[in-house]
Amino acid sequence: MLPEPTVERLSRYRRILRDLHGSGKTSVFSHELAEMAHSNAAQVRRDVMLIGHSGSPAKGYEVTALRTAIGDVLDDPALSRSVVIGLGNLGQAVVGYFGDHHSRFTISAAFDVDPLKIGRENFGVPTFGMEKLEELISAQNIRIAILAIPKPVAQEIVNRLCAAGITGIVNFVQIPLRVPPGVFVELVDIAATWEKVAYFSRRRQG
Amino acid sequence: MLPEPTVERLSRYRRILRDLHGSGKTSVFSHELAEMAHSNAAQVRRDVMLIGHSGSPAKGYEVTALRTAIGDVLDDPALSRSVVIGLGNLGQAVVGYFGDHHSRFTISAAFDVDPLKIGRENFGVPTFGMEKLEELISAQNIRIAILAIPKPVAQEIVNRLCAAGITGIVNFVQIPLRVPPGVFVELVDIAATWEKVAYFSRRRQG
DNA sequence: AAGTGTGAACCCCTTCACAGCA
DNA sequence: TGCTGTGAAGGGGTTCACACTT
Repeated sequence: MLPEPTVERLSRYRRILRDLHGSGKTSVFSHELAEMAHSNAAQVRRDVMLIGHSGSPAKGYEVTALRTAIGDVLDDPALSRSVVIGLGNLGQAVVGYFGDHHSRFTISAAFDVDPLKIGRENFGVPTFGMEKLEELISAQNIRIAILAIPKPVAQEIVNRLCAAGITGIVNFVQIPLRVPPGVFVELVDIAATWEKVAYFSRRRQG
Repeated sequence: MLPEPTVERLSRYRRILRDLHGSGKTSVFSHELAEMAHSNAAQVRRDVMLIGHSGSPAKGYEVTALRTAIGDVLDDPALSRSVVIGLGNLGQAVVGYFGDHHSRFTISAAFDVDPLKIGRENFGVPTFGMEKLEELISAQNIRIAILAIPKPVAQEIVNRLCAAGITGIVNFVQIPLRVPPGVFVELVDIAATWEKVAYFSRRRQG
């Protein structure tokens, strides 16, 4: 199992490799990739090593081959679909984001309590009422959920998600969620990020 | 200077302390706070120690006092205002988010190129055209920017922001930004987060 | 008996540094 | 000469463990 930071960097490398491929570059050196990813050459080589790929001193890494190698490690078709819970500003932003970019990821459905939203499509994503949650998740074998709902109802919904077979949650709700073992939760905390930026930008000033 | 993870956790602790205060609890033990923050008691005690605060074996930490202590470390009035660049889905979500919650943070203004958006208010935040960027930032002494614009124009805007005096950027754009030394950038990468959740939720399955 | 404060140990990720290779 | 692959060193955050306190 790869370290978390490595998985994050691999994701970034891949995006850069995609752009490089688009611009016709066929190979990259570790120090080039490092510069573009705000990392360093040794780190890039180590990360590549960890996924069992290798390059050559003459050419560095082949863009296409490295992309494939990263994909082999990160991608799993069974985990490429997800549901978005909550179509407030944030939920809509996420749907819009992954609706626009036609990426590797698909949002199969969105859920909300607002009758005005239910039954409609947002960026091509159908919206259902909360009562359809379990049905759709199990029918489409969804394993990833993106949570963008108000605090008070979050834990209850999480319980239902986990019971329905969700194994990974991207959590935009600023509260500690209780999940059964085996479910991976990643918190995206914009307020905390803001505070961090404020703290360190102040310090940098000296 | 505190470690990054500590700053993030302090931010979370504080939010929990606010809720505790609201529910009338006047003191907490490290293990209680730890459980609520998905951390552990030793970590909480270490974090508290790092900000020079202390509790007592009998009562643990006083809720109000700890909140104040965290505030003393994290808060800086000069950094409580920010601008949002780009009012697409994500930018609107951020504005809506910090418009709704009347938090410690204020969004002084938003900027966009869309004439339909300029001159209006979103959640009480006035929107300007890009040409007003420098003027408003220096007039209000803004130091934090939240970047939610399309990739192709990101670097150019970042250059202008830094020149105008911005020292911290919350970056929702999935590209490596080049900034002068002294400017702190935190990348919020939803696609990478998704990939991380997918990777580790798969692994957890065993 | 139970919790805090904290030196020290631990662990894991990062970085160094250099042999090997084109 | 310049880059990769990687053992080894390094560094920094986390956890342990226990003296101290109430």
